[in-house]
Amino acid sequence: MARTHGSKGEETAKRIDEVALKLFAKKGYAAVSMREIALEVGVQAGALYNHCPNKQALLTNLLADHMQALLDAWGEMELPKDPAQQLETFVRFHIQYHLKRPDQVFISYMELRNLEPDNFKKIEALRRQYEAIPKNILAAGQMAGQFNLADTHVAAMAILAQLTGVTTWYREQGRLSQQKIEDIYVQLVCQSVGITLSGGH
Amino acid sequence: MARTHGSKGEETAKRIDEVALKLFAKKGYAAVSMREIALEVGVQAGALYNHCPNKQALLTNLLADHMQALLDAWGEMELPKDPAQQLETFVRFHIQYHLKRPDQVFISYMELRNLEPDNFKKIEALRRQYEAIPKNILAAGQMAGQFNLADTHVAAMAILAQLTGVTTWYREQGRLSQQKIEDIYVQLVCQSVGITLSGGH
DNA sequence: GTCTATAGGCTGATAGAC
DNA sequence: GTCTATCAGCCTATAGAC
Repeated sequence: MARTHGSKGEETAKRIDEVALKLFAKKGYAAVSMREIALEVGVQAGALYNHCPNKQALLTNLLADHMQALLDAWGEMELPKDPAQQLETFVRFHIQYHLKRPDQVFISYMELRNLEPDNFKKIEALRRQYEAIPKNILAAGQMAGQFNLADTHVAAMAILAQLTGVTTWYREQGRLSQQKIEDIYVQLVCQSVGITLSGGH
Repeated sequence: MARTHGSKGEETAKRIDEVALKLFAKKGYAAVSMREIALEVGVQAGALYNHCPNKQALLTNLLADHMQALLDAWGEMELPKDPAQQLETFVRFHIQYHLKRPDQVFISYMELRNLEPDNFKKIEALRRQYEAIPKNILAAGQMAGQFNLADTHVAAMAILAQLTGVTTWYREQGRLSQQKIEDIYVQLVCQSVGITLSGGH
């Protein structure tokens, strides 16, 4: 009884998520109607409710899946021992991951306020877990006397904002390759925490 | 014939802008109805159209007014000659101005996509004017050999994102005073561009 | 300038046939 | 699982009385 293909329903469920993500990112959750999603998926509006209980669940799942995948992806990274190198690893990871998923990133920052309280709490907890990553790296570097920071919490928030901001202006056809952008940010971030790129080679 | 008070209409027009700003910031443009604005202003929905042609104009004017006021405020600053000092002036100015007007800042970043194309172009032009300020400071510092930046454009965007990000986590009752936060950011930014705070005094 | 009333259309979500 | 049809309510914007 091996199923070699997904059923029609599984296919539809997947397409609904894809379309919802795309439209929420483009127009905003509140500005997108279930009918519009259905049209783009290629089904009637009523059929959507075979795959999700309501519009709010659609958004919540998109955000939760994104945040969980982000945390999992970081979890699979091999981490160097040196805090300065950890910081560089994080900078490159964050830029790479976020530039590959601009829509997910966008809704993660823009649509939080459209979550009902319980759903918001859930996503917020995942977000704080992710924020803890740079925070811990900075704290370690500061403890080791390698960094020069007045406040590691503020520095972590500043670095995150800085890195995530790349998604607002990056264009694939732009002046700078992604690799080059990473390099520029690694320098900026390393300088900002009070170390310089390891010279001597 | 001196009018000592504004007419009732002027008062209403002002309140409409205030209420629209507050609600757009809180719930998002698409999620706020004209009826909701009218209710909070204390008039019937139809009366709003005596003061603005439509909902879109309400948003456009709020954004344009904010951006213009921001540019004007910077224009009134006295600017030191030294690029490093200019940068510090800008950091403090940006944080101060933005923390005083969280709602305006919020809609300026969140609601751009809800602007119709012509309105978007208008606001975007103002935004680029503002972005030119840190860009020019960084270019001057780099030319003078005072800064150590791989790319002044990217650095300017990074610094702006970093500074504006303060509005997402700052709380008046929080651990850090605004003054202290400014100090932390001045250090972070000065380090990131490759200078250290001028010592020796 | 504000009111009431309304036009014309869209909304999220459900019911029941197939 | 998808369809058609529909409910009940909301939306922006306008018309005309005062």
